[in-house]
Amino acid sequence: MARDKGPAETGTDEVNSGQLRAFIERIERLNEEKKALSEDIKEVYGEAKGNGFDVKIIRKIISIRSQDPDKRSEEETLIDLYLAALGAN
Amino acid sequence: MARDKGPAETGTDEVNSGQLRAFIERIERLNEEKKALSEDIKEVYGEAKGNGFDVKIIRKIISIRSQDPDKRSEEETLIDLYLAALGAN
Amino acid sequence: MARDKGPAETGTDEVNSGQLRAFIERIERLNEEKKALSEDIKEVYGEAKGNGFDVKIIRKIISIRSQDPDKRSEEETLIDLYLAALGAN
Amino acid sequence: MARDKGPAETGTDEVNSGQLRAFIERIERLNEEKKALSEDIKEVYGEAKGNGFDVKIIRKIISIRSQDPDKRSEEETLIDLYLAALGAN
DNA sequence: GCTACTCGGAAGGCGC
DNA sequence: GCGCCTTCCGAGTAGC
Repeated sequence: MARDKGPAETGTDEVNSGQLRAFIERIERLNEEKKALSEDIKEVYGEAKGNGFDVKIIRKIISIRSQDPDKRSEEETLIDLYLAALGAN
Repeated sequence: MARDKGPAETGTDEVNSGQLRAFIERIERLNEEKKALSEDIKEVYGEAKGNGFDVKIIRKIISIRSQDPDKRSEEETLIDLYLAALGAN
Repeated sequence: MARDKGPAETGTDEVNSGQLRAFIERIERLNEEKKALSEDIKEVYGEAKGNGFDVKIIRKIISIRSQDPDKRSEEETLIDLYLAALGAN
Repeated sequence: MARDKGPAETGTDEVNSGQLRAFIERIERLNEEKKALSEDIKEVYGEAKGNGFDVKIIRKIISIRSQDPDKRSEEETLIDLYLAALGAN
């Protein structure tokens, strides 16, 4: 073997095809699972909507709950500051 | 009850708290699972990198593999489109 | 002319190619102008950033200013209502 | 001045109101121009429709025309990619 | 740290 | 008129 750049080289192939294939398939499988979850989430929103809830508002609630309270209040402060700057001259 | 916006209204509360809470928690749970999958994917990339593979290239390959079917069908669509545009009016 | 489905038919071509081409080119031209404006906007944000402003906050300010005040307060009300429902049991 | 966050601070105001206002108004102006262009485009489609063309098909054609260059270069990229993946490690 | 890319959400247009 | 689908915009993430 003239040169060895690490474990990817087996001495047989330039790239270890089997290993590459395995990595790619694992990732693609995980991606599919993610996609499936996205669809599940969509369904839940649809169900909530069917029960009379406002989907957009639920999204905002979830967004708020996921945010760090400190960061959030910092942002609010800045927004108020900017709005004040716009309103005060 | 003065107004009825549908099943979300129980006659007791303005909004059905328990139901709302349930929907939100289901969604948040699914979101966490998605996040976990994203981390798994990241780990697989890290592992591939540790085995000497080029992460950027793997990303690109996966991206293209996932797009290819669309590309194909788009071309089909284009052909049909022109045929329709020419023949159908 | 055996059949006439409207002005698009000239009696020469099934579709009026010249006209079709003209419409398409007009639209594509307008799209390019839109794209150019998007780039201009991006530049302005960059300039604001270079002058020490928080781009994300400016975006929010613009968003707020563009919204109908009534709709906005309605949304706020609903958010508060939902949050209360979550907090009150 | 207790702290200096850069050019946005003048020593007089927490934020440079005039500058902020200027940036925001520039952006809002550009947004309006974009919106106007969107309306123009909509009008052109309406006109095409009035001349017997199928709007949906025109949209599709424009979409595909705009994607084609990307597709081509993506395919080139793919080839290079595989070559790189195979040859360069 | 900044830039570029990808993903998710929001809005608008189209069909039923 | 409502729901579906597509397109556009903004946010977050990863790479240079």
